[in-house]
Amino acid sequence: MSQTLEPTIPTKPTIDGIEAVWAARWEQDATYRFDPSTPRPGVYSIDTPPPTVSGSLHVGHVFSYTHTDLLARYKRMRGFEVFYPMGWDDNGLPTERRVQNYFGVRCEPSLHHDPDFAPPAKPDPKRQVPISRRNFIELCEQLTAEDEKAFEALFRQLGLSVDWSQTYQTIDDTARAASQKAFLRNLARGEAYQSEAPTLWDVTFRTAVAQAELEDREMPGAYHRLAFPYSDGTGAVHIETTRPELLAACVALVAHPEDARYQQHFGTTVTTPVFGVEVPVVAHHLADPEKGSGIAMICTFGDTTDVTWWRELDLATRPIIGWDGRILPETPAWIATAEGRAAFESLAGLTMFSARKRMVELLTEIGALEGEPRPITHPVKFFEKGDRPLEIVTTRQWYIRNGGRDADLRAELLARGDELQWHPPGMAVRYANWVSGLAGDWLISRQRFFGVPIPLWYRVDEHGNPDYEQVIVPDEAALPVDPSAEPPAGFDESQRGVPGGFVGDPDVMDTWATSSLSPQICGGWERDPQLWAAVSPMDLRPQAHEIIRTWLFSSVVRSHLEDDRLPWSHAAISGWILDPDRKKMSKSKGNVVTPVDLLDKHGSDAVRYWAASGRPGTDTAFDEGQMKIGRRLAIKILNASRFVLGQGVDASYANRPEAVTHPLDRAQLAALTRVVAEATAAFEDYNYTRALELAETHFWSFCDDYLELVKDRAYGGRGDEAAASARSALATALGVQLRLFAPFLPFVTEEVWSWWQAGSVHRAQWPTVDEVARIAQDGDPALVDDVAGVLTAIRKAKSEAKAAMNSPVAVAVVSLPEEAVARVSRAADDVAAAGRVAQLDVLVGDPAVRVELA
RNA sequence: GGGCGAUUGGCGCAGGGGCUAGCGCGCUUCCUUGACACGGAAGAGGUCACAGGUUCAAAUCCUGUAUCGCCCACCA
Repeated sequence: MSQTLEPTIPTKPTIDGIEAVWAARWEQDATYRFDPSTPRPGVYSIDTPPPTVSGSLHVGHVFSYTHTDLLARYKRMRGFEVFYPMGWDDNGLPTERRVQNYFGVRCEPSLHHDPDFAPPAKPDPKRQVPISRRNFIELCEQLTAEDEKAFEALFRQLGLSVDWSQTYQTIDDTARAASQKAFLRNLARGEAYQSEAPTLWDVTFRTAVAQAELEDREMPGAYHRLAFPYSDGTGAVHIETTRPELLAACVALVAHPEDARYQQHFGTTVTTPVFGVEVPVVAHHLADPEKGSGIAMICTFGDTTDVTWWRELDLATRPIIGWDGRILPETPAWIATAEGRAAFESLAGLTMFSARKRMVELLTEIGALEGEPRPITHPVKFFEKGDRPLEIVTTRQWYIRNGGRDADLRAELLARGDELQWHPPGMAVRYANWVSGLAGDWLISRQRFFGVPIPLWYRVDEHGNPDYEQVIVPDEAALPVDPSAEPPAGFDESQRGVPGGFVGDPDVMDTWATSSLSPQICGGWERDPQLWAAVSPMDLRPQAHEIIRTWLFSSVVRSHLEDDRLPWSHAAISGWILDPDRKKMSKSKGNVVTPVDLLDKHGSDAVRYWAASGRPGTDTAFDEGQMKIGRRLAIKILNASRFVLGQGVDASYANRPEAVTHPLDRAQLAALTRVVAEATAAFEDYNYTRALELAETHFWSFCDDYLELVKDRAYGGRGDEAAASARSALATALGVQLRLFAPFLPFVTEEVWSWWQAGSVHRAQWPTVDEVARIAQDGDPALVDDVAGVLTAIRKAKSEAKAAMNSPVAVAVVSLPEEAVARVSRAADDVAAAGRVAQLDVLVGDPAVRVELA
């Protein structure tokens, strides 16, 4: 309880600039510091999404991070010790790209660390300086540190109740060690494995790409109709292809087993035009009789269907695409004819684009191309961060089992999805759809530099070739390791790459391989047993819906494999911000508004108010109008509080049921009791939008009607007891309402709280029904509605007479149903005072009001 | 091609069988009243996308259609 009896109210209160004041104060008082000694049941733990540190935060971040903060603040006020960390996702391609451009360097993993390295004074993008991985990572950390400072400042200004002593970076030693340790555990249990297989490949980044990183884009293409002569010389079969440049990689033609047109061809062979290679005609149910001519050319590999056919039909392997996305330089052995070999030589080294043009020329010369190519638009697979179509090349890669090839594991992971509590519930189907549609295991190796290295070495045989079967594993205590810079235990650097020695795995892990461990990384897994015991499994994963298939799913996979449980019990999925044209806001569309400007212009509480209007999972229009309303609400809270506390009300008036004797005061608190019950239920259902709406609606009627009604009485116009009742009710109602608003408007509520209460409102107890009902006693909420109705009628009469609201009324005759008359009569003194009515008659009858102005 | 969701006054949203369908913005008119003009009061404004059906009763449930958005899908 407060010791303060005399509230300290600024003469001219304002919400401008209070963000900096309270952000500093909260930091100084460690208001949001997590106490790891709390037993698990008293903890509410949040697996905060680490924002990507490349560039700047946008309005969408403000939106979704506010949602999490609303829940964090609510839970904290409910008495939970809230674990609310912040991570920075600074590991990955976007950072790597920025560092290359910013400093004019490129990573060359074979180089050794240069402790005295300084980046070029003037970066030359054409001549990037090669540097070691460690030097490269140091530059990444240097560049991201600046962004992280700016991000933190913005989040503090926004009022996120993050414990800023709990931060992590996805590239820091803790994250790298956790990521490598989890991988080694997967390896030891047989969940991680390497495989030489056709892999989706980005030719720009020259790295493998996982299924989860794909996106389809509609691209122009053209059907080319090609004649394949029968091997017995009796005619030709025609296929249509959008990729004639892959003709040299053709291994078969395929049609549907029930397609009548091709029945007589199954089991025979045809000869590829130009190259003269004999290929079989085969049957497979995936061949679509409706597409093209109904018979397709299978190449190794033009698309993922080719991979399926190649695997299931046990076809030859004839790769012609290199890692650079160009036709291989060597003419392959399977092309035997002189014409064919000459043709291939004219294609060698060309990009896919040039090779297609050349191939069309070659086909035209021998008359194998029928008619003009027929333009179409079709979906083509891209790496989501890439700008050239993916190719498929055969490479050795590391995978983690995720149910993509294993029905049992898939069923277990689907069950985890059912076990998780989704907000909103409908989001569960996106998870189920994704898991059900997995086409293979999770490919985690990437041929990049800035990332967590795969923590393995391989023995080198007597011929100097790496033996990938002989894996050398580091000791867990040695993590994190960089196999391209450090030798494994028992070897020294001179044995690198020499016969009988070792080589380091040159690859890094997919960023999701690290991000999927965010609960482990921030929760102290294998690093801080007390913390891990206090926070895991976590309560809440807040995140966006488009990364259910990546971040959410991969996190479930890791936790399921490592601990046989969900990483958290709830997932709160936020929607997107849409611009006023209902399009997703994005940088490329040039419609992103800078969040700092918004916070400066409207105030953080106002921007949070807008964010709170976006219910979980619902896309929300960017609307500065909502921020203006939020600002108005914050100012109203400031002014109404100033008024209440200026009536001789102080904290000692609160919590005194014996003083609250007037029926209107009890009725008002009874109405507030209902608001508390409903707002609490809404928050428990993760519906913070509803909780705010309830508090707000009640607050406006509190201001417009109740404050007007009790003004005169609170001033002492009708004696001390009547005044004490009003003051006690006002103190109680204000204290409750400030706490109802605290999660949404943390700055203005804290400001007002500080005028008359000790401690932070954000560590105060969330209002309870019992607490308010005890003061409201036998209050009847209907009385408030009736009285407000009468007051409105009197105001309407004045408004229609174009009179001021304070103009006196000689006589007001109100007729109401019997029960309402009974209620209104009990508060007739307040009605008469608020309406400036000299004589107020309340009668039983049909609802009507007659007002005679004085 | 499969799935999910949306469609309610000019705008943004709430309501998920039964009160005159709510709220905010905007709009109109009025009021400088001793918390607030960054204010207050009172109003106008909707046959709840369309078509069928179930029901005593449909904005609400069912079926279909249209439009929009998102997720997924084997690029011939």
